[in-house]
Amino acid sequence: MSLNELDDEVAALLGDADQRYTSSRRRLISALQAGGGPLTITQIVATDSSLPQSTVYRNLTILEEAGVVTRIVTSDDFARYELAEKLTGHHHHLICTACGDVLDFSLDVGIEATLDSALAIAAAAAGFTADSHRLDLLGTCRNCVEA
Amino acid sequence: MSLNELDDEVAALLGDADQRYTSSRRRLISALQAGGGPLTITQIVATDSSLPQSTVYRNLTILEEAGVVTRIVTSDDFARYELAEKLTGHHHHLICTACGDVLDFSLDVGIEATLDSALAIAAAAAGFTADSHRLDLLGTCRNCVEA
DNA sequence: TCGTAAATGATACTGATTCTCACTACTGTT
DNA sequence: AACAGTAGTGAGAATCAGTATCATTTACGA
Ligand SMILES: [Mn+2]
Ligand SMILES: [Mn+2]
Ligand SMILES: [Zn+2]
Ligand SMILES: [Zn+2]
Repeated sequence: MSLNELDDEVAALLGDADQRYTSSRRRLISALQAGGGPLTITQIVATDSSLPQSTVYRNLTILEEAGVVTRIVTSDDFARYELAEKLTGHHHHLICTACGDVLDFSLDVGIEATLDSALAIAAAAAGFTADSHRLDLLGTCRNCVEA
Repeated sequence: MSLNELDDEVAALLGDADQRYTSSRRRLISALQAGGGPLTITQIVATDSSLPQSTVYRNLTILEEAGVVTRIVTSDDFARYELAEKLTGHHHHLICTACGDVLDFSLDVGIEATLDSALAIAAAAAGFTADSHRLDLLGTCRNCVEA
């Protein structure tokens, strides 16, 4: 998705949620796009210091409700945000248990299909209505292995 | 794993970590065993009100370091704990986004094997050293669908 | 039994996140 | 262009799950 297409899609999603696409929100989207992976609030503010922390928190919540971003919870104390899969495509995360960093990766569509049908069976057996799956790999990133 | 075997295994793991298997810790293990799925601190204290909150927090941290329990992070504000996979076997979680409850489920070993090899390839491509994977299904539990 | 170290639990503290509210910016109307 | 009404902003206060403290109690080994 190009920058302009992304912008249009975000504008449409915010419109559907009766929210404006303000300049703070544009800067947030821009920071997330540039980050290339889930970012903490601290990382976002470091990327664009014109964004006050309270505005970042508030707008990320609004963007999440509008389906524009996704909140990622790992095991450290900081939430992370990334552009929603609707905008970037379905993918998964490599979570470094040493430094907390999160990297994206994707699986072959065949594997995803196999997985989805196995999950559908498991969900049905438990009377659970599944919306999505979340698959993370926990371990140590390249930087932390070298260090 | 029977209750006695569980007890022996927990004792061994705590011993390896130079920790005692005290009565508070026995009560915690018992509550987690009875819970049958990941429990919040509130749920644990509700199950066994003789356990003070500070003791629960401290001992869950110690039990986690000893490899006896696992801390589960979902999307709500409460951490959950369950017996480690070493004791219960590898499995996954159905996470209800309405009420926050977490249920266990397992996948066919064939699917797990397929998944593991796909994940190994993805990890290698990113220079990531993987320890384990975490696969959750997000959706609505039976109770919340009916309600 | 005694000395030492570990565990306990009531309480105070920390810090990421959320809330508040006076102020500013936007949008549509006359 | 001025105005009214509404949405967004941002500095600071409040919240609260989780952690640290420390005086007291308990357990282990000599
Ligand atoms: Mn997937
Ligand atoms: Mn489980
Ligand atoms: Zn790392
Ligand atoms: Zn539920």
